[in-house]
Amino acid sequence: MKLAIDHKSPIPLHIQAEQLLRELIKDPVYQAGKLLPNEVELAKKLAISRTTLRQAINKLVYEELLIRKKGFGTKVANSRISSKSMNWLSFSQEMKARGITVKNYELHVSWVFPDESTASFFDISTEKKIVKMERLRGSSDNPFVYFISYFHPRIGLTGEEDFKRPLYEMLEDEYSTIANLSKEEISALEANKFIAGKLEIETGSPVLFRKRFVYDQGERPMEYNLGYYKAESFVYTVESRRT
Amino acid sequence: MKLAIDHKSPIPLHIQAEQLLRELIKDPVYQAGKLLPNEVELAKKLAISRTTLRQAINKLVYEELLIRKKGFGTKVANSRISSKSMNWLSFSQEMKARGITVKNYELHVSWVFPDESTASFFDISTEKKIVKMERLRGSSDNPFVYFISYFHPRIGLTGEEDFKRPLYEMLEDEYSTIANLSKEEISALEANKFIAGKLEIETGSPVLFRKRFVYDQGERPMEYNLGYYKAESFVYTVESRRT
DNA sequence: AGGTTAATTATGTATTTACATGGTTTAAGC
DNA sequence: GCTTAAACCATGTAAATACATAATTAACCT
Repeated sequence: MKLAIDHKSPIPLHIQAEQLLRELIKDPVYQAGKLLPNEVELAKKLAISRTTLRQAINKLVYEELLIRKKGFGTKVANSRISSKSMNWLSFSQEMKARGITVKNYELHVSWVFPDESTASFFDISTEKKIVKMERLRGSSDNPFVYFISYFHPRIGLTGEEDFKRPLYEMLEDEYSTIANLSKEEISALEANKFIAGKLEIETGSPVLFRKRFVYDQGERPMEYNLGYYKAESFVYTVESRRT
Repeated sequence: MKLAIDHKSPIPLHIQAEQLLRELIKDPVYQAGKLLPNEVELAKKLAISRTTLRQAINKLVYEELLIRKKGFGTKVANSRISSKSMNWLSFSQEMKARGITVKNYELHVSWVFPDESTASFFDISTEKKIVKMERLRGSSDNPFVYFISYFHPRIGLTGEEDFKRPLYEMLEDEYSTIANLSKEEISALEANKFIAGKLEIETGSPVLFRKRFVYDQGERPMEYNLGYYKAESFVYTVESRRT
């Protein structure tokens, strides 16, 4: 494990420090409650200023991964939220875990101009085409979800990739792009004509709509995913624990 | 509204600045998308350093109340009602944090026989009555959620409690029952006639449905909560990180 | 011995300073 | 008139510094 900071890297020092801390605190001794090295010392060891180090620690404190106590020290927060694991399974793995065989009803890849919200998330112009993937998936007899994915041009997708492979595996293998953080928004919607057609339901019927903002190792946006789930066939579960 | 910072106050300047900003951004012109004064200028106006001001702004950016854009400026994010930390904040606290005043449209407490699924979760008989609470809540002009809560008899509720207080606070203070773990299931539903009537929408319109299984300190079931959210007015957000 | 005080430790607060970087706007050049 | 470059603007990054404060520990005095 690399426990040093690269001052020549274009990645900001506080981001590097943050990532380093995320690794560091996985160490059993810290998980067990041992205090982290104090800020002044740690900053010296990493060859960054205390200000910069604090910036990194602040993030983890905000996420409630670390707890600071004045005059005492900083340690890993004992119990943190779960929910997690399920979100990092790919769709096929997720379905497999539920005992459902996945069927791909449609798979379509194209180059399109991003709409406003997509361009804004990716922080790119709406004038430049990006790769869009559309997918209708479900169980053997029931197409219950329609996915639309947009990928950041930084990744370098050509549109000719093998999208039948598990997506994140492919992105990691072929493009060294690793999904690291995902922010999701779940809401209920009326199916429009297009979605209703795909999911074989009435226009206006409820669908569970999931927006997914996926970020890579460097916290940079990499994928924008929209999922329309047929109402009766999908339940989103979250488990959270008081900290 | 006080738009100045008291340097003699024992309250840290960055906290004062944060509070001040929270007020400031409620101003319609900022809600409408006007850029905030730039950091250097605003810091000067408040007579604090830019670093301190940034500390305050950072918090709001973290909460996604503000958006910063390099070389451009800082503005209010078009905030939807979301449920990021909803998990462990009460509804009213969460809404307050979003600057929305909570209105209780209906509040009804009764003793009822539990149905099959409730009894099964609580591991009790369907022959014994338990406390049921129904609540229609929302913003000042929009009732957007209907809650139904069942409470485990172990807690010892009489039904005469002050349910206008934040729920979990009341349970903790009066009954030493602390919510510790929550398992949630989110799905989309068609509003039935009853729910549609409460939420003032058409029967058959989509609602976001959230089941919540709440456990106490000893991992024992304590509350079973059903929430029906008006589709357009609620987004459930989940943030997860690869581990 | 026990309680009070002081020293130590590590985080908390705050400022000043400097330069980098990504957008936007303006001006120059052809 | 269009493209390109320069200037400008506001946020982003980083460091050095200084002192305040809460928690712990050690020293002290009765």
